Amino acid sequence: MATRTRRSQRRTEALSRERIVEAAVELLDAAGESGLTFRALTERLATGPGAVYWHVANKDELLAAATEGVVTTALTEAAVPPEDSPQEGVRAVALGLSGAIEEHPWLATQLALQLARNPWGTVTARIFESLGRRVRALGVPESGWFTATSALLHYILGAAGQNAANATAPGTGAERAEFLGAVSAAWKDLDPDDYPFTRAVADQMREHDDREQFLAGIDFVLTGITTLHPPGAPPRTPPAGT
Amino acid sequence: MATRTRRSQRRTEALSRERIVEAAVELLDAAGESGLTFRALTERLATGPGAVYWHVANKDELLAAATEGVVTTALTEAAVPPEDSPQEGVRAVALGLSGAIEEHPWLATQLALQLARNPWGTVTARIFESLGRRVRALGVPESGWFTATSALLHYILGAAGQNAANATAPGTGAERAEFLGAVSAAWKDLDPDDYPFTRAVADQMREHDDREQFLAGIDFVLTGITTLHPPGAPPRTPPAGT
DNA sequence: ACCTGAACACCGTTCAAGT
DNA sequence: ACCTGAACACCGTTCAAGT
Repeated sequence: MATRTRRSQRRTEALSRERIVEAAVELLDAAGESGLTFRALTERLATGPGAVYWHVANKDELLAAATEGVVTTALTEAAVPPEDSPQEGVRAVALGLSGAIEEHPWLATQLALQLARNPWGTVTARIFESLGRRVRALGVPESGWFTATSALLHYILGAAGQNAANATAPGTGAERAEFLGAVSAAWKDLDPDDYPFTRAVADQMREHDDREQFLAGIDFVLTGITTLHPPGAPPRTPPAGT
Repeated sequence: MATRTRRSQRRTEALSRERIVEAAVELLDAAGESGLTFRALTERLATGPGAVYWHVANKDELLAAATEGVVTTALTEAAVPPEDSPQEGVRAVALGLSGAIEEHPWLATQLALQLARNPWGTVTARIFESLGRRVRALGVPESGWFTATSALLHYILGAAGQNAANATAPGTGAERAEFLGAVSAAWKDLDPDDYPFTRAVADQMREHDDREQFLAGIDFVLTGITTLHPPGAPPRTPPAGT
């Protein structure tokens, strides 16, 4: 669609880092991680590999740039709606990222890779900042800012990573129900001695709603934060062990 | 070390799926993800690629098997020490996984990939079961089991993913301090308009302890769970928005 | 049933050469 | 300064052939 148009004016606009990253995102969206190769990329840009390497150090840097671009867009859009509370702001950030992963299924894997490879890089910093402002607005005392924001970040990235697979198989509600039914059935077939708990919640898994589940987890973390770091007070001791 | 011994008896013990997975883990431990190639693997096993493909479908399956093996070991070991409380049990599971990632730095990335690719596969089920038993012991009413356990799972995997990089650069305390100092300095250099919060917590990030931070997050989730799902009661409404 | 190993298609990256 | 494109080293995977 837009491809045809863009291709016809190919050599009129000069190659640039942004053009390259843009094309990389398009390839990733269209065919997943395996769709992004230097051959596909150079064909789409009507150039040679050397030209790409002039603007980008290597494939890892290209993937990092694509990830950051998509995340930045998602966070900017998430910031638009007026928030009634810091809690809603946190949920908006989380759902914004979730939505971005739904649009770009490759994003979940890349976020995880970036996180593991470069734990405090620019991608992380962007999300961290968005969450941190809401944590501050929550009235958490300054001493708890870093800890509380990190916990939210970790939960959101972990949950988003798992829910990514839903995007890969977008499917109608029926397909989704079929998938959940299959997993639920598989759980019920697990060894009763090894997996008593998992078997017991097989029905709950079949009936669960990803978005509801995602938000419930955020509420656990938010509740924990406001309980253990009440506004204006020093942090309390964690829940007693024994 | 053990390699020499094993190599000399190479053709006496027959090739098997377990031997292959074991060798894969050794290669991953020794040289990271890029160290596991079919060429390195077949050389170590003194065989050809066809032999490996007879036991294993492809590289993805091999990586999944390596991941599951290491996770299973970690969870089995984590279950050994007697627990004074369900809370301590959850912490033991989390620290067990953390420890496994420290020993096998490639594990964090692979866990993230497995999670995104096959969200309810056997690896996830193993961790889910370990956490779920403690959630049940916590007295959470049955209706909240799935939600509460999932939230713990997501937090732990997200946090473990980020802390993986520390293992890659194991380093002494001095190297670690240098790294944190560099990140902290980079945060202070961020644009004051775009990153006010991140700049404000740059010092906290430099002084933070990964393990403490990790456990603090678990306490947030546990506190949220026991607050919103008090024993014997139906779930309460989430924290008010406005 | 299990293993061998040459061959294949494809990948990221380099670099001498052009403009 | 920016781009070209042939060439390189390496990868996962296949498959006809052996035992």
